[in-house]
Amino acid sequence: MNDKIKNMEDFASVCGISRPTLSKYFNAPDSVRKSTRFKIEAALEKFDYRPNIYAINQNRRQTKNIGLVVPNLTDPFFAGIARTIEGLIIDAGYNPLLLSSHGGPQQEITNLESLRSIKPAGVLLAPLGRASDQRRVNEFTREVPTVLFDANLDEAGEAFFGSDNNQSIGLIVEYLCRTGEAPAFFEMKNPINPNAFKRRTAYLAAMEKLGREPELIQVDGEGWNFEEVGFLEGGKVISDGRLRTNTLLCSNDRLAIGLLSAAFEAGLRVGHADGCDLRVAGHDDHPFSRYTCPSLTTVSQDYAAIGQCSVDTIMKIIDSNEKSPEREVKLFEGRLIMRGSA
Amino acid sequence: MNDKIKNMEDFASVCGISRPTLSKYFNAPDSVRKSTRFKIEAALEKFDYRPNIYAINQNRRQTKNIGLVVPNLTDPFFAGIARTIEGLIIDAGYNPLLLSSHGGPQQEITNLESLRSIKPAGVLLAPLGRASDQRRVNEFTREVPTVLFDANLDEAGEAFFGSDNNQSIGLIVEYLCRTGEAPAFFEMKNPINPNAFKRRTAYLAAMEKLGREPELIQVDGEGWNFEEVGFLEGGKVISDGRLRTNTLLCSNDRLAIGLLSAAFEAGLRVGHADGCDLRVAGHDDHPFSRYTCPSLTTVSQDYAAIGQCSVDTIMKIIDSNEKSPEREVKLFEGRLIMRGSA
DNA sequence: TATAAAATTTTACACGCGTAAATTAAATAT
DNA sequence: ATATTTAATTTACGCGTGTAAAATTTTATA
Repeated sequence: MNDKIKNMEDFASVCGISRPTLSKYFNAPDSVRKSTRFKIEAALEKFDYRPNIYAINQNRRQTKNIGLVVPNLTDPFFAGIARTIEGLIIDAGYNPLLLSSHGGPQQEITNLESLRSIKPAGVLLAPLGRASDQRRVNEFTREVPTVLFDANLDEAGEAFFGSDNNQSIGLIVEYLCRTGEAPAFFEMKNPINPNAFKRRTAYLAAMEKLGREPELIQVDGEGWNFEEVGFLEGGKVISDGRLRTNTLLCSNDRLAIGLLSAAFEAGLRVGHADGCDLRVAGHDDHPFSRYTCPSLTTVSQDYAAIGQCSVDTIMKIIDSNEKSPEREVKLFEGRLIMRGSA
Repeated sequence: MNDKIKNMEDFASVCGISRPTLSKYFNAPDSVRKSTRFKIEAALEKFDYRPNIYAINQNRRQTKNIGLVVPNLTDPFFAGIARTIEGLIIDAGYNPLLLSSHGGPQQEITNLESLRSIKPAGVLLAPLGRASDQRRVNEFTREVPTVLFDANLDEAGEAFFGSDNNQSIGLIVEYLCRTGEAPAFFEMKNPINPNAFKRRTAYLAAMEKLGREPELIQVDGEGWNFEEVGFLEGGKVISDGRLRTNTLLCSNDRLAIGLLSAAFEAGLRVGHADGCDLRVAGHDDHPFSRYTCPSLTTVSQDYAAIGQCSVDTIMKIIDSNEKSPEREVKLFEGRLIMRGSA
């Protein structure tokens, strides 16, 4: 009673059963006879024994770990997604391991390497995109069952789930055109994320469909400091008088947040009300977009669905224990979020 | 050459040395003779062998894992801190495990339980504060070497490092009084975080010292949705005409961000320029405070120092392998960040 | 060069668990 | 009540590493 329980052997003896039976119990409580389960659970009340997770993982054919890699945890958008997906992984009976690539391809590979040594059952990866070391990411996905989300990479992983940028950009371009001047598209010249390219293309297509003249405002700027780029370059665009329309659609909300700040400093009134100088819209429904001045009109991504689908798929792959014959791709529709800025 | 290396045994034989020597090498490359190190590193080029981390951790007296628990990763402020500290942990040769409590005391305990089964060498914990299950947190810190940061809990852990709210609030109160009307203090009635209490007290003390009449504006609101509270309750305060001064000092930047949004919607001009209706200041130098409209005057916390000190201390405890005789507490000074809002 | 001391390597054992195969017990059918 | 089937348990072995103690090699000293 007062002697320390050091391992499953010890605990089995105070339970009055054999160690392997105990092992079965911990892996599936219902796989042992009810009477022995009661014995075990009674003993668990008295002694605080927990199986050694390292010994478990060393001997299991598969760990219960699922890697979750996002490009940048400092971005509350990804932090929110990560939290959602973490919950889904736990609900599925697995153990999520969250890693952020901090916007760097080297860190992204480091994360995958670090995951490899943890021997995860599967990985959910939101890659950096253009900046990713595609060769090494591909190499990884051939060794570990991986589902991509948010940003697609050519042929990497078993599946990809993301947003239908064509639909979502179409939605907001149509809205902007219907309610005022046609929008110019504000973006970085060399965007890091493949979604940015798709949104540009989607913008051009949507404008053409509506018979409007498209206008791309492509600014300099590197990396993931979108607010800073939006602020600095947006400020230049405004002060240089380069605007030929009073409506700007930004490639993402973070650019829009910076742009709004620049517009404010320039003394411009942003919004759709009478007397406003500029309309600004974004994309993503970033957590802060509700609190910008004015609040930001944008398109929300259906991340509940994207997360659920990603988790379901990796679980299916893990359970079936086989690579799916073909790479599944599914895009989810966005929803227009109308606020004050446009 | 083409036969698979399955374990350290196999790899030792292709190296031409014994397995335990190899084990020494992986734990400290310089602890083996130079000639054998070359043999090993030559073999590492040809074969891609990596020691099994689970077997390692099962047999080591101590793992190289350091737990890092923050109250809420969705808050970019904590996401930034976490990233900084992660880097420091890696530099120290350890493996950081980042967990977020998502603002919930239950999740906080779950995180600690989950860390316990990973047998970390030490833990860096930024607790929720008032909401924390103090008894269980204390229980944990008695079993695992723990250093608290950001928010203090009574007697929990080996040390605490945070900001000197007295100094930082004193700094900004003095600035606000010197440059305009004396500030009222905008905060939540029942703040979740102990820093909020300290800031309130610091505000009262600073005002008294300057011979000004303090005014607390304490609003309703629960949880971690500070922007929402600042927006909704700040909006009420403004529309109800409850303001007796044109200067508001918010307990933290996130409240200020919400308040700025409410002020904007109410048509108030915020700033220190002529013709402005309201001055607003915050505390923390939140990553977004630079891009609010107007940009937010605030106080930055010295998180480089707090992080470094926390990591250094947990390393010292781990190395000395003994609980320090007395609980160390160190507070770092904040720096005034002057921007447009006040 | 011989010898002592120090550094390195090897031997031998331990760690705490999963799991296939063999055994035993319980449930069902006759 | 007995035979048969099924479920639960136990036996026996393996997983891939760390580490103390013993053996060996290298380096330093005389």
